[in-house]
Amino acid sequence: MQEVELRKGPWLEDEDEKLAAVVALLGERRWDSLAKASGLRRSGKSCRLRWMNYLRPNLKHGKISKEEEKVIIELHKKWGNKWSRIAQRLPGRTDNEIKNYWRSYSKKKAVVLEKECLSSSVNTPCSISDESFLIKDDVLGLSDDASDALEPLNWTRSPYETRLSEWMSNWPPDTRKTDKLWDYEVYSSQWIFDECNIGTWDDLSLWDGE
DNA sequence: AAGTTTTACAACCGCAGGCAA
DNA sequence: TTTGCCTGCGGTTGTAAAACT
Repeated sequence: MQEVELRKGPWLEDEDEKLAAVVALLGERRWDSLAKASGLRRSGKSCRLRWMNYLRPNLKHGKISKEEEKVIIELHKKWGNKWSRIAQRLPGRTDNEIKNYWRSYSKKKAVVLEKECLSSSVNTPCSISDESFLIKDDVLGLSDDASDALEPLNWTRSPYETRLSEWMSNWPPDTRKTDKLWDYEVYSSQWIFDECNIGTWDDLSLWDGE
């Protein structure tokens, strides 16, 4: 029998609707079977990803808040690139979202930090004290077993509603940096934190102008 | 105003682990 | 014990939109 060629690329609205309907019917499992049953020319893997990262109820879209930012930074320092684990601590956020956030924002801020550190290194470089900026484990929900999960918040809006209202109303401020002299890849954020003895991004009040 | 560069994020890919047959 | 399928994870890519020159 001839294999149906699978579609790739961005999802269409009617595909989303079909997928949501089939997931409601069959549940979040057996994605290959589910993909076939839906009539979508998508792989099970693609269906799962679309559902988990975009269509799933209770997902929070839009800008990462200051509090979420703090949690991401602290947990990344603890666990490294364990995005799914970090995502468990941020109800409504997906691992993909956090991963993307880290990549874009950390690089951007690393550049700013690097400049600040170098420019002030003659005297007392980035002399921000340490512990007062660190988030305590109990705040992060890390009191004992790191594997315990937080209860998700009750987000009741539909994915489309959430996306349109939150996402569009929360466009990030202009934080663009275009200085090509700095090599984004070389100066990782962790290196900056370590070198400057800084707890979190907030320490430098970089976003106060928002 | 047009062309170029950068950013943000959705989506894909490959791999590893779990599990049932 | 082995094998194959399914799922989840982390890295990477593609691209539309925004910002810049």
